[in-house]
Amino acid sequence: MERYEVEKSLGFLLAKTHQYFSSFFKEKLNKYSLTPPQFAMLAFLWKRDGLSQIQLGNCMNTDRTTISGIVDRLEKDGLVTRRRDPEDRRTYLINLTPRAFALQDEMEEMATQAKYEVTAMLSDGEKEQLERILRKILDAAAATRGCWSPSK
Amino acid sequence: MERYEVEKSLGFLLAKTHQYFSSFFKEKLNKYSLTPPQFAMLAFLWKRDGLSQIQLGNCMNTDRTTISGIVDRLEKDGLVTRRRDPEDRRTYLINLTPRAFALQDEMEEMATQAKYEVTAMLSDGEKEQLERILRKILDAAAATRGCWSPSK
DNA sequence: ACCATTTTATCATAACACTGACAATCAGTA
DNA sequence: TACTGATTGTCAGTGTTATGATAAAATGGT
Repeated sequence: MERYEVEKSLGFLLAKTHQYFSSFFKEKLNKYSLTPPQFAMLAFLWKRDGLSQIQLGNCMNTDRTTISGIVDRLEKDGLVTRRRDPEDRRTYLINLTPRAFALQDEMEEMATQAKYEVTAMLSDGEKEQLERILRKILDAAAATRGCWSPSK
Repeated sequence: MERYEVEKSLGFLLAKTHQYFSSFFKEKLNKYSLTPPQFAMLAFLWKRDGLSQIQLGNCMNTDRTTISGIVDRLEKDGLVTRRRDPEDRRTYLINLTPRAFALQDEMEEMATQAKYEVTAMLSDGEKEQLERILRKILDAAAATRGCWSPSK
């Protein structure tokens, strides 16, 4: 039986690869004064504007309280607005501002570029494999644990 | 040209897979009142006891200030001790307590088990591919950016 | 021996992610 | 109608991660 080696364990590799990608992407986002999660929220809103915080949480697999904070910061930066849903006074609908819409093309291009740079050492097959396998883990997680996301 | 889709982007997949693995592992660690990074630090010390905080930071690819906090909490829990290096009075040497040594076998077994559960839907080949590709990204990062870790 | 630089660690601040608790609202039922 | 229960959002607190600033100790050159 082999001895346990943290630095080869999947959990550690995932944490560190995420950390690396994230810090790399963060540098690219510096000129916009945005963070990766803030970018992700914008990206989901580019696809569909006017989501509620709960819906954003479902898209992003992120806790309500975390979403709340990200919306706060984007709102402060003038990229989104909170507006009461006339049909349900509990919920806020999150809308992009014109400034946020204007950033879409440039930032999506930048995100695509970042991925190519980080995965430059991989073959096309490896890139495809990696994304397929990660997707497979997440899909299985969603299937076995319902919405596996935190706080259910 | 295809439209950009965040939920299929590598950065998002890495973030969410890490988040899922981490929350899964965290549940298993609950009975020990430990977090995944705290476990990782113990795991590195099981391999080599008496590292300095800087050395731990290099092993774990983690910022000095972050290491400081993790050591604080492990120290409070009575799992490690800080001891001044007689050869260099600036540095602390971090040593495991008997209680921490006693946990090794049980926790390494638990960590191995957690990985099998999270990757149950993958073939052996896919598991091996995944780890190999992640390792490849990290090794290239270390090579091109020196020690890519934060704060250099 | 002195001075500048580097190294090690800490503090303050910020973002993100969670839990648990709470208030307000909605929806279904007695 | 009133009561119960679920949903939506916030707040307080904890932990992990980073930056930037500071202090203490070591190192290297003159």
